[in-house]
Amino acid sequence: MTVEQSIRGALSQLTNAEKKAARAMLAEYPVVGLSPVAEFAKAAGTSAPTVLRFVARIGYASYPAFQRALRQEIQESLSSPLDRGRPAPDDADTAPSSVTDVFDRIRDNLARTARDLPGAEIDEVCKLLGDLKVRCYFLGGRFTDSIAAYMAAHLRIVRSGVRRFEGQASTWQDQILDVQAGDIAVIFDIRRYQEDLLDVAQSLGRRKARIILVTDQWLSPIARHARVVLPCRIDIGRTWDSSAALLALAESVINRVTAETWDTSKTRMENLESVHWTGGGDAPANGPERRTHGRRAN
Amino acid sequence: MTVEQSIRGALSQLTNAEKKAARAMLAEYPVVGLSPVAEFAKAAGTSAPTVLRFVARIGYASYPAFQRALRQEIQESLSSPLDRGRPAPDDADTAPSSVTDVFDRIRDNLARTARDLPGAEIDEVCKLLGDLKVRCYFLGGRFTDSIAAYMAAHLRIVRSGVRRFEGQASTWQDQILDVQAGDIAVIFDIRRYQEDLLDVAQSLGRRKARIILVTDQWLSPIARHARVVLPCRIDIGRTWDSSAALLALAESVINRVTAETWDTSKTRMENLESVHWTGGGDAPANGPERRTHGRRAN
DNA sequence: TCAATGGTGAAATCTGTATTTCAGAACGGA
DNA sequence: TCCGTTCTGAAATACAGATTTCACCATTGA
Repeated sequence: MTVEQSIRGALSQLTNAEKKAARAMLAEYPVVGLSPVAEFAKAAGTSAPTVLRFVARIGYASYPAFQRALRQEIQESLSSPLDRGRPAPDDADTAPSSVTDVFDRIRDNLARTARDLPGAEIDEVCKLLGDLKVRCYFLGGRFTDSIAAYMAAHLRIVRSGVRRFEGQASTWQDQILDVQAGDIAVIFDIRRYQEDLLDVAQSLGRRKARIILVTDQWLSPIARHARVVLPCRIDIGRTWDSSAALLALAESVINRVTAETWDTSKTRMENLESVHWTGGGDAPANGPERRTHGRRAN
Repeated sequence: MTVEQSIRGALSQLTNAEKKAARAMLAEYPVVGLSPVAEFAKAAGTSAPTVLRFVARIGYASYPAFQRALRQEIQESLSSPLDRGRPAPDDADTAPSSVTDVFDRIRDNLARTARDLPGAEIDEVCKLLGDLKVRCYFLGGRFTDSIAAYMAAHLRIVRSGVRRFEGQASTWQDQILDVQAGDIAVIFDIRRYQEDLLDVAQSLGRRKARIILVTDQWLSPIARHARVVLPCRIDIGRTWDSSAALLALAESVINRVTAETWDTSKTRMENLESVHWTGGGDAPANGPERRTHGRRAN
């Protein structure tokens, strides 16, 4: 039951002055309702008490309660204007188009994520991760931990001091003991946010670690402990959310940090070459073109 | 100049706590701004004074003035039909070109990958993974193993018999002993192709396992042992390749398999619910909407 | 024409909110 | 590690808003 529906439903039993209020509300829906009572009354050409009686009549306990309902309604309907006008998440998605549709939605998420990413935050992240003197820890939730692992696997080659919180969540608290003030923690957390991750973040905060949070557009509760927050789009209208935007963000940062620390990372990568890539396969015949920097195996 | 623009414009010059306010505002635009200061502060994880300083910083004389601007904006956006499309991301404070450029290239990769993906192959993959009677093993290279882990983590919730080749490559050969004829192996391998992966694939082939290979456009040598080959675009013209297309493909398959096996996976997911998601965090207030299927933590 | 009933808004009240102040914390530079 | 600067939020304050009261007005029916 939307507020508008309650109004229309009650319209006939309202007194004259109350109808004025109702009409004003419907005319400039919903903005007048978000204004102070006095303003509402003025817009409706009536008095504040009448507006309050009107609000009570359509079923709200108080004017603030009425406004709260309106705000909630707005949030649902218009908050994310770009999200509107998309195809419903339909049921029968076994159609052959289902794969391309997911790809399209992911591409859309990437575009929005890139658009909304604050440049300064990215700069900060790259600066932090480019500081080779501090250690950086990587960690993620049930699914996003894979993204954390992916990012760590790359950065480990570029710089030293890259570590992961591994194993069961119960052992994380022990691993925190190694963390020193000023260390960096990169945490991935999207809905539904995991409580154990929040616990770790709090502990890290107490130890003065600087937290970089990669989360979704609704922000994990960890945000309040984070130095930098990077929100990504994850909704693709399916059972499972998409972490593609998180991965793309990670890859952007990886490449930028690599480029910015090229002087040191270059030699580091050359040294690791012989150690870790025991596999002999060379680049495919038509593989790398116009490549200036080094290149690693998958 | 919309309020949102003022916020993005000023974002970089805000103090830490003020940024929290800005983020909260952008996350749940514009509703938090219409709430009382205390509520706003709570949502942002900061204090009322900080919110007021934030509002002053982005150029409003008082909190009521700020709210008035928001209301006006809502009014305008609602009255103009549907053309709520926010203006171009404009120069100022959006991500620097290097990040947006990587995002653009990744989007391009996704588009090409989707275009070139043979539909029949995808159908085959979903059919294979939807067969609950056989076990499926997941495995990837140095970097792509994270993608394998990501896919396995999801499918493990949807169906039984999901396993991973874990630990050092040297122990993989032991783990192969468990594999039975007809089992499925999903292998991720992109350049530079790892020899140890090829070895495993050969062993798996000898044991009559059916291999699904996710690789790059130049095809890993594993392709000749694979029942299904899914090529993805990975080049983004940087030091490191992008696995985003692989992830997107994985997510497409995950969602489709989930939908196709919904009858059985539904109850399975419900049973696992209480077991694995000990964390108490619920979905965010405006998170899931019009979602019919279940939903899992990140 | 006159009560009786219900509707209405001006003014008083009172609740809750915005704003200011200030002490302590965090941070960055020497 | 220290010191000066900036940032931050708890508490105090000032203010604006919602709510209530009540006298007056309009309408209706006798």
